[in-house]
Amino acid sequence: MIGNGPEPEILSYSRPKESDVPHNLNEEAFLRDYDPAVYKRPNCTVDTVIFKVIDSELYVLINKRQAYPFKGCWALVGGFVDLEQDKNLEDTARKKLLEKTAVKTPYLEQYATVGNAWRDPRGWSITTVYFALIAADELELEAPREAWPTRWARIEGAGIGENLAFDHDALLAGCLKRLRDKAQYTSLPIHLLNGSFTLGELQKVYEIVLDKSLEGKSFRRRLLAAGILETTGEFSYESKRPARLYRYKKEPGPHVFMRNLEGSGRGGKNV
Amino acid sequence: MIGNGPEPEILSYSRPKESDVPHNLNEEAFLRDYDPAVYKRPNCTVDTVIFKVIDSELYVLINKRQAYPFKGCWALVGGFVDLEQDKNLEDTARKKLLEKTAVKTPYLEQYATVGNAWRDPRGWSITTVYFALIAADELELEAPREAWPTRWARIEGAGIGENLAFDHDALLAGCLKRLRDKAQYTSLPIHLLNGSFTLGELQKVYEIVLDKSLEGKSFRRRLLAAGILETTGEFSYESKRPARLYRYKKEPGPHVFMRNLEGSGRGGKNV
DNA sequence: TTTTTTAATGGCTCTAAGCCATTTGATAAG
DNA sequence: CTTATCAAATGGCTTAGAGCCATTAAAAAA
Repeated sequence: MIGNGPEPEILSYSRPKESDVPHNLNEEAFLRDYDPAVYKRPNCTVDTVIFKVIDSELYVLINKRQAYPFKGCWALVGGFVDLEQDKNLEDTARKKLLEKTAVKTPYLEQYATVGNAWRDPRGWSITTVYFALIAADELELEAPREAWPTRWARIEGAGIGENLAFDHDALLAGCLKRLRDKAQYTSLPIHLLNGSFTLGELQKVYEIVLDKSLEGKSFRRRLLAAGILETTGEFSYESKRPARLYRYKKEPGPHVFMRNLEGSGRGGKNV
Repeated sequence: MIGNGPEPEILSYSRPKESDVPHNLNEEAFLRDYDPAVYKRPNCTVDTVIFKVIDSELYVLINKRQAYPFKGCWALVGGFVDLEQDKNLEDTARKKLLEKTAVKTPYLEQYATVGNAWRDPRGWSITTVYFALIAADELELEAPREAWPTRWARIEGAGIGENLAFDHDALLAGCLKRLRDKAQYTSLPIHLLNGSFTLGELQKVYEIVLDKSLEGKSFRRRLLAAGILETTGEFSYESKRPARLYRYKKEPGPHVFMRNLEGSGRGGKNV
């Protein structure tokens, strides 16, 4: 489903039989004469909120704008949709993400699209916002490929402690809320880990995202019952008692639990 | 939150102090000389899947295309974003919806945005898809305001029994899935009713959307415990025993229940 | 050997869903 | 007038899964 995990966009569509469509024979001629300049079109961009856990805290990747408008301001990772290079919107998101992080296979989900006349001083513009989860131990960018700076900004509350270019503060806040909402009832945060991990480590990641501590017994029961993990047979000896290591069984999308975590502000409330 | 109910888009953003932004003083000059024609831009449209319950079945509004491409084919309600008239994307959706249905205040939610090089034969195009819920007893369009036909198509399974223009089949299927998913854990389907209604009527609407029968006791308990309904004091005498009438307490967004309806194919599965 | 620390389990309560029989209040049929 | 019928509404159970908290387990540190 669109907007709920990485997956190919719709690749084909079908048309009714020609005989059912009046004047369809003229469509070819119409397209030959089609002038793309007749309507004014908005600027179209893609912005991605890239989340990562570093030292038990949640971070977002931002970079300094090197061009007008908002030159010199910090902004989300993103850019214009390139009609020549990009086949679809997700291509744009992945391209920019790869440029900044060298991560090829993040969890990538479409969050929403904001389009209006005032968000960009250049005029009517549309941005489709994605968010990505990348694993803590993912390879960092070896050397900065670009001259302008990129950095991880720590999440505090509903955002980072500073203003971003355009409406990016609000876009970030929205993605953060979506991530936290989904952590209440899906296995989404698992994508912030890679390879094998202990249940303790996974619980810690949930706690970092949700910014509250969870009850260990419930957490283990919930995740083991979901059947989305498998033991590697190995153990982690990082802490006192050795802990069993698990890996994520690759699934087409996040697991959805039957119940929300309680006392969370989700149940009984409005979205 | 964007994409989860009708609400205003972000209205303002803030910038860092000018002193913190290098060369910011030149931004005005940059904007004065800005040439919007330097980048190629995609076509931008908004399509809306309008749902309504008629005679105990779920329907979508479609209309026949009067222009190329796909002239004469049935398609979702939608059209180009008009940079002069529309202040934002939701404006476009509401304008088109009002044109076709005369309904001013539907439940309107952004579903997703699809943008790629192949969905429109005219080339790279982006469509932002909304879905709307309108009440069964909502005023129908008095007289057809337009020459080309519009009709309600019955939902069967994952769509209607015929092909639509462009990728509209897939867009419809996606919205339908979203609606059904949300019916499992939110009060969303309540927007398919208006004014006062009995719990039996509300349950029927859920059953139509979910295409399965629900257990009466659980349904009543769930909805009454949610605290989103209030009694009108009136009774409905439509069936044998009089039934208490309720109205929906207007809330900022749909109520989210702590648990999903069971045996639904949602719990324990992937989105 | 004892203490400390984290992993993992046992066993309870509690909430809300499923299930199904029963009661209630009206109309329809005899 | 009495009885049958039917949907509305309730009672009272079982069940799944979350919260809570004490206990046991396995290792390192003291």
